[in-house]
Amino acid sequence: MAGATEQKIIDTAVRLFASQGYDATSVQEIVNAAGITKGALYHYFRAKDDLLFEIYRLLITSQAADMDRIIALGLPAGETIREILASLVVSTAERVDETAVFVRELHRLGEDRMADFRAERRRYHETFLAVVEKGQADGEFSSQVPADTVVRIALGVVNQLPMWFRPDGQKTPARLAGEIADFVLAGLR
Amino acid sequence: MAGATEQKIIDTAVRLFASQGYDATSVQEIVNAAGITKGALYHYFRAKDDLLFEIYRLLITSQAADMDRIIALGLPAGETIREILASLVVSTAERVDETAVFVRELHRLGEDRMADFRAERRRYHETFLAVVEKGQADGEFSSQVPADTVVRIALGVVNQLPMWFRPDGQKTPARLAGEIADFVLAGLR
DNA sequence: GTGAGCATACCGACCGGTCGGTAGGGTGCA
DNA sequence: TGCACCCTACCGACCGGTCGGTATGCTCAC
Repeated sequence: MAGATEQKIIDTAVRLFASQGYDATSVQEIVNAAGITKGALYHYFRAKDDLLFEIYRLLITSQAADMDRIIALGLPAGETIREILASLVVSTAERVDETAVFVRELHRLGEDRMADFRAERRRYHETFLAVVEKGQADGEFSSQVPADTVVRIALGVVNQLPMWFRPDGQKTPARLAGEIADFVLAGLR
Repeated sequence: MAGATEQKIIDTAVRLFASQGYDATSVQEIVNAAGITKGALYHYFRAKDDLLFEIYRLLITSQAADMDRIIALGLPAGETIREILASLVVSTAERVDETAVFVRELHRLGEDRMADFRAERRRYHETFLAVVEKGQADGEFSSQVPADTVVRIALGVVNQLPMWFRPDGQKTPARLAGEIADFVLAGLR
C-alpha cells in the first residue's frame, strides 16, 4: 500500500507528535529524524496537516473494521460488549502513540475533515449504543444507568488509556482488556 | 485575590487554548481578545508558559481541596466514592475548558513543574485508591477487578468529559454525576 | 526523453519576548 | 495646599529567530 519512504514519514511523525505535540514538532525535525529531506516529505504530503489526517484515518479505519467484524458474529450483547472492548483496549495499547496524538490534537482538524470524522465516530458510537440498548431490552443488562452514559464511559476509558498505560509495565494489554471489560459488564448487570 | 486584568487574561487564555490549542494561540491573539496589550500581559506573567501553569494550578488546587474535604467526613467507602466522583464530575463539567486544556497540553509542562504535578496527582490517585481498597477489604466492594484499574477507569472518565459534555445539553452536571457514580459503584459491587 | 522521486536553497509571515516610555494615583514634606 | 517624587499598571513598536511551504533542478529507471 504505502511505500517505504511514506511509511517511514508517518511512523516518525507519530512518534514525534506523541512525545512533543503537533505544533511543537517542526517539519524539519520530522525529516531529520526520518533521515530524509523536506523535498521528499512534500513530495508525498501536500501539507503538515495531511500527516495528522493520515494518522487519524489509519486509526479510525482499523477500529471501525474491528467493530464491524465483531458485530457480524451475532453474539449475545454481553459477549459482544466484551469482545468490542477487549479488541479496542488491545489495539489501543498496541498503538498508544497514535491514540495519544489522536486524542490530543483532534481539535486541529479542519472543518471538512472534522465533519467526516464526526460522522464516522457517530456511527461507531451508535453501533455500540445499540448493543447496550439491546442488552437492556432483553433484560440481560440493568437499565439503572442510561445506555448513552455507559457508552461514553466505556469509550472514554479507552481514549484515556495512553495517559497511563505503559507497554513495559507488568500488566499485559490482554489482561488489562479483560479487567476493563469485567468492570464495565459488572456495572451493566 | 487576582486583579481584574489578570483574571481577564487567564479567562481569555483558557477559552482560546481550549478551542485552538496552546501552540496555535499566539500571545497577540490573547491580548486582542482580552482587549489589552502585550505589555499588560507581560507585566503580570513572565512567559506564555506561566499562563498554562496558572490554569493547571487553579484546577488541581481546587480538586484536591474538594477531595480532602470529603475524605474528612469519614463516610463509608461507597458513599465516599459517590461524593468524590460527584463533586469531581460537577466541577469538571463547570470548567470544561480548563479541563480540556489541562488534559491536552499537560505534556508541555517543563521538568520541574511536571514533577510537582505528578506528585500532586499521585497523592490524589492514592487517596482514591485507598478508599477503594478499604471497601474491598471490608467486603463492601467485590475484589473481582483490581482496585488500581477501577481508579484509572473512574478518573479517566472524568478527564474525557470535556470531549463530549455540552453545558447546553439536556443533562445537568448533577444528573450526569449521579449516573457516573451509579455506574462505577455498580461495577464495584 | 520523460516522469517519479527526491535534494537544496530560499522566502515571507509570524511568533514570543523586550524595552523605552507614559498615565495617573498615592505619599510625604514644606 | 501644593509640589516633588515615585511606583504600579500599562502601551505598542520592534527584534531575532523559526516555521511551513516553494521553486528549481538533478538522477535514474523505463
